[in-house]
Amino acid sequence: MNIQLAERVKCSECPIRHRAVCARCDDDEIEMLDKIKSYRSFTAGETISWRGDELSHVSSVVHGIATLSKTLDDGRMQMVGLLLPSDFIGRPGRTTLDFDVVAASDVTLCSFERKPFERLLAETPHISQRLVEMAMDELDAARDWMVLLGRKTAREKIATFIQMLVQRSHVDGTDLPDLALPLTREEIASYLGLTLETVSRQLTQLKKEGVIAFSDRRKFTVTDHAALLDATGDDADGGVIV
Amino acid sequence: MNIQLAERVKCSECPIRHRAVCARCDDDEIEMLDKIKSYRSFTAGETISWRGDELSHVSSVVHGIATLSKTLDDGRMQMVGLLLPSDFIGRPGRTTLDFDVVAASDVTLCSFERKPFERLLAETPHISQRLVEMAMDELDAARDWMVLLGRKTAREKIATFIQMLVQRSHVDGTDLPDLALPLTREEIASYLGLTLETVSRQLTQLKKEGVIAFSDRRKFTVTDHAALLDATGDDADGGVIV
DNA sequence: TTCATCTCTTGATCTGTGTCAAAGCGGGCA
DNA sequence: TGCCCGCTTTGACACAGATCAAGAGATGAA
Repeated sequence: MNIQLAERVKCSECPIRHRAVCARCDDDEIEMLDKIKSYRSFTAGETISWRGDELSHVSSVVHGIATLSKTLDDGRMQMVGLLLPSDFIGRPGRTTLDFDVVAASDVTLCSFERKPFERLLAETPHISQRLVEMAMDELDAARDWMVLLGRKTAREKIATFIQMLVQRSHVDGTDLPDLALPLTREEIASYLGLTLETVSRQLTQLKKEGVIAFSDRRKFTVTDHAALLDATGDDADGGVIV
Repeated sequence: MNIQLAERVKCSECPIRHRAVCARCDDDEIEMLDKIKSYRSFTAGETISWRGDELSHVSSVVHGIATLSKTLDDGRMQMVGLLLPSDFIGRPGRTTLDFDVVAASDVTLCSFERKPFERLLAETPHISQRLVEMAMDELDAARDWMVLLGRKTAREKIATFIQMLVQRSHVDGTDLPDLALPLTREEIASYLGLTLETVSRQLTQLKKEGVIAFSDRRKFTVTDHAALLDATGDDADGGVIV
């Protein structure tokens, strides 16, 4: 992965500063963070952290996509979160996670050593507050996802997923004509509580209807935003999942 | 509901102190909390707060059961949380919730006025920290529930739900021979992403198999803990949902 | 280039759970 | 006491999505 870039980036010029932990830090605090910071890279498919591993770092995603997933005894798998650039891994006061973190694409993390980070946290209420806000946002997203998993049809799930991608790319300022579909059909299925065959069929269906168009199996454009929104099953305005 | 009790209770003698916001407060802090505190009662079926309502209070549940639920346009409903005694409603830095809060039974809340509570929070890092921990626990629970909703069979859902009830009652020290099933079949269905008919059939099935026994439609005993655990689909040890 | 491998698509069939319907409680109220 | 109404159970049937299976594209290595 792009090590040169990773090593070049400083927290003070972090591309994801607007959402990351350092969002509201002053220069002194940034300097403190810089001291305990390093960039770590993972290649697609690599496991960043196994369920139950002791965590030495807390991290922000700089680029790439990582997944959080849980597995039942018999191998059934459910993704419980998707980490896009600017998302945070790790939590104050806990040293382990109850799910696997896997790099879905090549990933670069901006990592902070856990112990000094927590000391800094204790002295810097606004970073702490920022983490609470992020946890609350995650909780909201998890609850929206519960509605999706519990009540939505396959078609609605797919539409909601695409809508979420569209929205996230707007936020991150990369509103390209072609959106990258960053996951395999199987990973999407795992996220949506479906099988890969159903995902494939529903994507084909939306393509046939002219709602989306593929330039490549992993790249697509939304050609009918209204129809897509309609297919999500959410209220026209609300139902925004971040 | 039991107003006499509600008015008699003081925070310093709060039955739920071990998990509530005041868990680690010293006497001065308890006194501060007492000043901005009141008890509020709701009768079964009453809506405590509608989605989007401005919140004047943050609260802990003292007794009774409340549900958090979300509704899609066409009326499909998904419960996204269950509040048992000692659970907390409200969040720092936000004045609205994105779901309805409904009293499933008669409910008493220990409520704090939001604004003074937030001022207190700013000055009292350990209460703030306690809230972060609670948010993290909720997030863990939400993620376990995502696995349930996305991957488990109806039978596993029911078994997991009962297992959760058993565990929660242990924690709260009310390990009675008969557990109260605090919700209607419809509410259970809403929590588990099922229909009420399926819930009824699965409960009947577990009864037939001798896993649980009913003394009343709303009261039951687990007669075969091993079989119940086995039916949850979780690992023998892990998979604890709180 | 060709082969091997992985991902995706499409078809045929099966099945768990939803839907629709009717009847059985059981508690509260007149 | 008896009726009513909300909750629950049970049955018959339908269907969305899972499962099983085959083959078509891609991608990358030799």
